[in-house]
Amino acid sequence: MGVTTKDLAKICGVSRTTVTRALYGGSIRDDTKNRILETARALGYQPDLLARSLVKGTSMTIGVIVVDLRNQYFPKMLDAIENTLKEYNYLLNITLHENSRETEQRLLQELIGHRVDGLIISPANQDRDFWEYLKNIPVPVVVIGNNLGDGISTVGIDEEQATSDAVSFILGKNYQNIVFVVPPLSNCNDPGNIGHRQRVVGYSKAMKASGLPEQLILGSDYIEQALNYMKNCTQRPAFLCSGDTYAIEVLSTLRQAGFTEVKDFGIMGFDCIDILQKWSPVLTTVDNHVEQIGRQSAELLLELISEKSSRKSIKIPHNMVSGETI
Amino acid sequence: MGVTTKDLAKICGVSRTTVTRALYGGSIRDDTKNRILETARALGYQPDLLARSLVKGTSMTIGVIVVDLRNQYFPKMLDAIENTLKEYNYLLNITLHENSRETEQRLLQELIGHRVDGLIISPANQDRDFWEYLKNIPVPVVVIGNNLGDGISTVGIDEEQATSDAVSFILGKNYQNIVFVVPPLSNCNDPGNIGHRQRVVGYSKAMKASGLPEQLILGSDYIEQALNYMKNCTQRPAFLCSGDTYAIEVLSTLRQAGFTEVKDFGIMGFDCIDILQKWSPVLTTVDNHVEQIGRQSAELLLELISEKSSRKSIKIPHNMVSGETI
DNA sequence: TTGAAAGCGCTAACAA
DNA sequence: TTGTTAGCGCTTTCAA
Repeated sequence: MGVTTKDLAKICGVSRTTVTRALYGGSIRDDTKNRILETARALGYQPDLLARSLVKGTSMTIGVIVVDLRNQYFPKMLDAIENTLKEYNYLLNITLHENSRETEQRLLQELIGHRVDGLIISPANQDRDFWEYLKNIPVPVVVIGNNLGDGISTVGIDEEQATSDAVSFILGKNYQNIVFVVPPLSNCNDPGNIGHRQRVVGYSKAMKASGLPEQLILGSDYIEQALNYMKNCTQRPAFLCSGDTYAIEVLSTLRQAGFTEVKDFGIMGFDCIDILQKWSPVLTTVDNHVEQIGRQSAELLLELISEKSSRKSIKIPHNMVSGETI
Repeated sequence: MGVTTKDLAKICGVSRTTVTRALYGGSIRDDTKNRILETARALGYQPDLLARSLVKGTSMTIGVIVVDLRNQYFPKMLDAIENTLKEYNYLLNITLHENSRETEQRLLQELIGHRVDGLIISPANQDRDFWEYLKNIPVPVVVIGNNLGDGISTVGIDEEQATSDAVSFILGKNYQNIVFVVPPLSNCNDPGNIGHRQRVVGYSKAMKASGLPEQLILGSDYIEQALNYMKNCTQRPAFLCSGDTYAIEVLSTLRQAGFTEVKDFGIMGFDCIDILQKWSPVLTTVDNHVEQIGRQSAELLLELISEKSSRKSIKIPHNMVSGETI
């Protein structure tokens, strides 16, 4: 393909070792160094990073596995990850499991095979076996989330607590009828990922604590379900949605059906998607600081790689964003 | 690190070649094959893809360089690219130049150094030198865009035509006063990327053709500029914004200032961001079919890599999306 | 200051 | 059917 150190060595009449020294330091006479650098530049020498990785045992590449990039959530996170890692000259291998456990496994294998120096995962898998598998992976791993068991480094908000807080927030706004809307992620009928499950738990606890009946809307037909609920309920409901995009869809549908937010119903989302904060009505939502999750998971991973710290879990703060829909 | 073919060879008492044959085919006795596969599985053998790449001369990795992931635009595109490439077992190295020419150059070098098999770029650089540089890169490149000169493969909508069409569309809705809003991408004062420049040209041509005066709003203070314009103009204006997110901000600001869309002004965006099509008012916009751009650029790149086709440019169709804001 | 040699883990050509 | 050898491009001892 391109020019190699071997070529440079031959042309300059020196050994490959000398070429290396010219390029990356080591004791060498100035004129030989200059001569080599000169021809290197002239011939457009580019080091083969694969070869270097092979011998150094580090690829300067981080693998990332998330579900997809359709929502604003992961792109924002990845943006932060990329920008953090770039400072340390790491490259990012981004892959999408699309909620398929098999795909996730395959991608994991492939990334490991490519000798990534570390992994950041928002997993599709969530059974015991998988956690065990993750723990035994030969490279450091950071999982996006929290409370996933010992031995796994995580970064994320406390989903359970955040949801409880959201319920309290809504209660504080004089709603007695709180419905939690948790559609399946992606286009599969799965209950969704771990974070969303934890949110259900948080919702459940908070409702029990306040003695109110729990109302869950699951399934991909959540929009119709919400509309039906709205039509038939006797008391002004608040729909807490496990994602801003869902909240938008529900809100828009209810409006079209002639209902008005705040007056007839309340609605709240999760994620704090930028663009919705500039739209009216401003969506009330939970800000889970996704860029911070991105940045910190990247930083934690780097620490794990350089063994500056060992496995740990970082909890990112969350906060309620008062909009105009509750 | 992990187990290697060498280890397997020693353990099974065969040569490394035999191990390879067991793993990937070649004439081999069934029982030796099984024995090898068995121990390979037992020991969790994972091929070192870097080593393989080194000898095969192909890394099964595609490099992508885009500005950032903050908008919905590139994430959607990347989602499509990833899903296309995944079918062919390619991995994706995604990097962000953030509108810095230097960063872009650095990333380009680095990706090439990592021996990516191909590149997809939405460039920050746009001068002659850069195109020449791109042409001489040792791997196939697909650039997102159109009409960038000979010898460069491109995939994208005809930005100029799309903008002209948008102007016509607006004229058809009885606006005589069309302002084009083109904020700088990212947080730099740059005029923006090539596509946006081409849009300006398209706007210009269409306005000239209809004998109307051109009104451009540039700069990062476009929101205030738009508001000022609104306050001082005598004829109902239509703001054509070179991106849905900008349109949203302008719209929301104008509303807050007491103006009403359609009645007092019209507004139209670019990109057709999903979530905005579900919100009310539905934003009138130009759909540039970004998933299609993603998929086709990935496919074209694969063709270039396998030399099934040579350099070419693919034009993706665009279309106007009638919303409620014009 | 310079060079020779070995090796990272893999594949491929050629022998046996 | 199996093994030997060489080499991808680089780094890293160790010796000169």
